[in-house]
Amino acid sequence: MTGSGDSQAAARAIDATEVLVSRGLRVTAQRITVLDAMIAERDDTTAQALHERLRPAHPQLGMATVYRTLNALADAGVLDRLHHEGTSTCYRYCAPGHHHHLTCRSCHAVVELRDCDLATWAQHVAAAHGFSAPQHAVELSGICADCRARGVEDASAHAHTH
Amino acid sequence: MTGSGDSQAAARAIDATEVLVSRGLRVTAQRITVLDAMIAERDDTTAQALHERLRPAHPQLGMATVYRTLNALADAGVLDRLHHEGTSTCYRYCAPGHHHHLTCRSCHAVVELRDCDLATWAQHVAAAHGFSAPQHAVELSGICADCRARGVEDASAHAHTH
DNA sequence: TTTCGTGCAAATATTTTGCACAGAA
DNA sequence: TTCTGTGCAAAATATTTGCACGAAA
Repeated sequence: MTGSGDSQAAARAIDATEVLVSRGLRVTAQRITVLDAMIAERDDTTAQALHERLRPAHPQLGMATVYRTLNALADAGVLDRLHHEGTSTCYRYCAPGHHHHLTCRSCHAVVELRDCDLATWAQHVAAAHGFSAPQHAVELSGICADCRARGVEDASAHAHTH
Repeated sequence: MTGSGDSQAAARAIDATEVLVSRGLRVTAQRITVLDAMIAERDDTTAQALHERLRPAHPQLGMATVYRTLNALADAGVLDRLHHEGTSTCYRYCAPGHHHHLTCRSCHAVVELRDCDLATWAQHVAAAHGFSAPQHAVELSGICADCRARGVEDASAHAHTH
């Protein structure tokens, strides 16, 4: 599954080369490979997983390159870096601007939530404690409709959430 | 050592032994040492940092024990596990129950926010996308009144927040 | 041509584990 | 006594880096 299965979505998808150029990053075959994969796969992935997945079709893609590319893209703001419980650092392709994510705890499907209406709330709470310049980070998670239909169990129902 | 300045706060602090007993954890000198340190030090710490800090006064406290103790306490819900950018896993002493934190980006002062009123919001957003069993994690940050008075700069004003 | 990216393997960094012994219940 | 916790060092993971070479600008 070199990505050709997603032809419909990929057809009008963001062009990796353009993204690289627009960020002032040098365009290389490896970076296109990695970025394409991240764009096609909205869900978050670790460097290791991505490398394993890409390796068959790109035998000479080194693990170090995957790490370096993901870091470069994250530094450039193209990817999100996520630090989950348990797993190593995950990366996710991410639209620009302020927004939040709703993630399925079972299959890791991601929904981007635009129109965040929490800024006012954050402002209010912060001000109540004498804080200024509030920022807020929110991660919503749940079980998506598909997984629910499949009767998936919720492994982290007991998590201590903040 | 460095923490003795907090004597006032520490004086009427939570009793480590009681906490351990109440969670059904066996009471040992090492666990008391670690938990006491975490209670006294509200800011988050890594296992490594804690070990280094405690080692001088407790020469025979092994690093593995620090890791094991922090994990046991986190599993028991006594500590929070935090996954920051850059650093390894941090731990923080944390009141029980669902709540959020408001952290000063300058001095790392932490305010616990009780009475979280976001559950309804989360429920609503999740349902709108077909998700069930919503959980939400929120980290609020800002510049606290003290730091503001001191004219502190906001180092992370450009952060990409979600 | 100059500069930067890449693969490989070795180096680091971080966290976990096996084992024999000590200490809590 | 019995069972669990602990220290130590080695192991397992995860990520970064040095170096010579190849590719982009």
